[in-house]
Amino acid sequence: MQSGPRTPRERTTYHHGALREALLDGAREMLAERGVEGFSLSALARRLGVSTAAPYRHFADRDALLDALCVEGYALFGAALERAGRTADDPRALLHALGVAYLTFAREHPAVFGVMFAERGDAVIDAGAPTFEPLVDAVVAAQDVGALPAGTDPRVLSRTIWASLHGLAVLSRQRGFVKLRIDDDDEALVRDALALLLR
Amino acid sequence: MQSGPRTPRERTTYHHGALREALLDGAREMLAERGVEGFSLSALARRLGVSTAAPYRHFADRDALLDALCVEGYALFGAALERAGRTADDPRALLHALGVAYLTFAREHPAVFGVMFAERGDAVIDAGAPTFEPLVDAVVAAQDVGALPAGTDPRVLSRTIWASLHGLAVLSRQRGFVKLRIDDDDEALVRDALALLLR
DNA sequence: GACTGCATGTTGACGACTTTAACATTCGCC
DNA sequence: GGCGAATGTTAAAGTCGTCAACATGCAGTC
Repeated sequence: MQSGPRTPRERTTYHHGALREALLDGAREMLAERGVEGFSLSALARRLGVSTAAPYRHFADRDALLDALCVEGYALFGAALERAGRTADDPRALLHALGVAYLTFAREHPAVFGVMFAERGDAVIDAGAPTFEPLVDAVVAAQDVGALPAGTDPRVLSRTIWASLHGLAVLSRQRGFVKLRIDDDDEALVRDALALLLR
Repeated sequence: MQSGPRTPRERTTYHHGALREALLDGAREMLAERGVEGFSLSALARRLGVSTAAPYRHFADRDALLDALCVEGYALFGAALERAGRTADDPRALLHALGVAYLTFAREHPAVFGVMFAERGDAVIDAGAPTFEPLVDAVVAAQDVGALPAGTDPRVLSRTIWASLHGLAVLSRQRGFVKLRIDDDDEALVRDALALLLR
C-alpha cells in the first residue's frame, strides 16, 4: 500500500494504490534524465513495477500524460513567476526578476519546458494562459513609471518582452549563444536585454 | 536510372541511383507534411520504394539524416537572411528585413526550423554559426547610425536582438500569442519589437 | 456479512519503428 | 574480363504504443 516507488519495485498488492501520481512523478524524473526523445511509457511502467498497459487506465495515451505534465508545468511556472514578482517593488526590478525567473525555470526544468512549448493540443495552450499574466501586469506598471512607452498597447509590449525572454531561454538552453562566443549567466542575459528594451 | 520518386515507386534497376538525395528530399517533404513526430525512416524508405535498411548505407541512423537536414536548413536560412539584407540600405530597414526574413523562414519551414533548434549534436551547432553573421553585421551598422548604443559589445546586442526575433518566431509558430489575444502578421511583430529595441 | 459493480491491474498480442548482420547486385577501375 | 567497393535486399532482434480480454479487489447495498 506504499506510494510510488522510484526503482523497479515489486508490489505485494494487486493494485498499485497511487499509480496516477507515480506515473506523473516518474515521467517527470524520466523526462529530466533522458529528455523527451528518451521518454517511454513502457520504460516508465517497468520502472514502476507495473504492466505496460496499466498507464492506460489513467491516461488516454502517451501524449495525454505529457499534456498533464505540461499543465502541471504551467502551474509551477506561473507560481515561480508570481513568487519572483513579489520580491520586487520597482517596475524595472519587477521585470528583471520575472525575466530571471523565466530563464531559471527553463534551465532547471529543461525537458518540461521543452514539452510545454512544443506543439501540443489546444487544452494545453489554454492551461498556459494565466501563466503569463504577471508579465502583462509588470509591463503596465513599467508604462506607468515611464520605463515603457505609455501610448502603446500593453499587449503589444508584453508580447515583445515575452518573446525576448523566451528567445533567451530557448537559445541559451540549447547552447545557441555558443555561436556568438559569449556564455553569460541568466542574470546578465536578462540585464542586457532589458537595458535595450526599457528606457 | 531516374532520380528520386515522390510516391511509392517501383524501380527496374537494383540500385536506386540517387538515394541519398531522394532521402533528403523525401525527408524534407515528410517533415513538412507530418512534423518531426510523424517522421519515420521506414515510411520514408517505403515511399521511395526501397528497403528499410537501405537508408543506412547513406546515414548512420535516423538522427544523422535529421542532422543533415539541419545543416541544409542552416544554409537555406542563412541565404534567406543574406538575400533579405541586400534589399535594404538603411540599418534600421536592414534589421527589419532580417527580422521579417527570420519569421518568414520559421513560418515557411516550421518542421525544419523546429528540428534545427531542437537539441542536436555539436556538429549541427557548428554548422549554424555562419547563419547569424548578417545579424551581427546589421547590429554594428545600427550602432554606427546611433540606432543602437555605441558603447555596448555588439555581440551582446546581437544576442538580445537575435533572442527577440527567435522568441517571436517560436511563439507565433506555436500559437503562443493566442494567450494575448493578438494575431498580427510577421511584419507587425517585427516592427513592434524593433520599435522597442532601437532608438 | 455476502453480493455485486466498477475502478484498476495483468496477459498476450498486433503492427510500426530503429537498427544490425548476412547476403546480392552492380559500378568503376585495373 | 575480373574484382573490390558501393549500394541494395532479406531477415531478424528488440523496443515501443496500444488494445482487447481477463483478473482482482474496493465500496457500497441488501
